[in-house]
Amino acid sequence: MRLSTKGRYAVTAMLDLAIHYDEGPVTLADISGNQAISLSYLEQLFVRLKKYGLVEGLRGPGGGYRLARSPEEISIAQVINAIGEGIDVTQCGGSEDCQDGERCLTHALWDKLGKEIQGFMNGITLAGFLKRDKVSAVVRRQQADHAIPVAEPVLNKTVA
Amino acid sequence: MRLSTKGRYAVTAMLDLAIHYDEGPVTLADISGNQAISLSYLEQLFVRLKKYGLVEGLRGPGGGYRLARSPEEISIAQVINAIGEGIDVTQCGGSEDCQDGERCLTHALWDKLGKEIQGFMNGITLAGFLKRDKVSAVVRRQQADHAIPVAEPVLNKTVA
DNA sequence: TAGTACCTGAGTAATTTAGTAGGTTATTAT
DNA sequence: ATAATAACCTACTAAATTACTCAGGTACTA
Repeated sequence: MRLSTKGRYAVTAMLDLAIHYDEGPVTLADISGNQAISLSYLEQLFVRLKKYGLVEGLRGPGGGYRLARSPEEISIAQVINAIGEGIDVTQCGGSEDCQDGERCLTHALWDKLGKEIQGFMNGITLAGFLKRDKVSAVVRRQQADHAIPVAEPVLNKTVA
Repeated sequence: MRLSTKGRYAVTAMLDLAIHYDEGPVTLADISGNQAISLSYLEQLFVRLKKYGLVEGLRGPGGGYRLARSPEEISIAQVINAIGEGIDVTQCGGSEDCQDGERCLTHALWDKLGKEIQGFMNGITLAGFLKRDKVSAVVRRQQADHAIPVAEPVLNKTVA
């Protein structure tokens, strides 16, 4: 599981396609202009997105890319997954490098967290993301009981 | 918002501290041995964790690090946040680089996703993560209605 | 048949990640 | 006191990833 600006580029571009879903294909040049992403970098990302069956390309004049399925049927997790190839879960796949039980335990736990975040993002579709109702509802529901403030750096006043 | 192996290292190390919470401080050398993370790299991470008030260091023999608060009061989000300094939300902070409304829209949307994932991880404490009940419950609840299978690459059989 | 736009691949600068090396300072136990 | 211990600090480096560029090709449509 990986999440960085690369994922944002992909999701942003996919949202662009989702917005113009009924208006025919969108060229990468357009997206490049709209979202300030380099054209060739977009092409690299779209190779992956196409490989995962999330988009389809139409050649020739008037061509471009469009979503292979409706925005309701594409989740953020799928997009992240498509461009983030590795997923690199535990990197000690089962028995490769695990000596003591301790290490395996924490690896398993982390793996679990990754799956849960993935499950979370799986519940958010492009359509839902644009409508911004479903998502908010889900989050609100889950944060109801255990809410902890986000940490901030402690500025310890050690004035030299 | 960023999520990678670096975050896993930090969370893993923090879980190690959480496990030995009642048994006094744990040395970085121990963690380094247990989790197969280089000592100096751990030190770098713990500088951040300390700065954010998540751990406290005790010097001298018998010293080490321990959680500054109970495992119930430290969330995964706080740990990720502490080591991922940047968060680099929209990178066009408000008005810096936004020409058309389009770009600002998608940036805002992505920002929203980041906050939601953060909210999600905020609901998972170190203690809850070890107990692995709360977390599962939360996830099960949220995935109830809209479940979409994770994407897999379409192996189009173009045999050269 | 010309133009558009996808598609492919190689290469590269910048950044981040992960690790090394070498020290200093505070604390505890002898 | 002194020696051992472990946090703390600084600088450097290798590897990987990210973001981007360049230079072509291929398929499609008008």
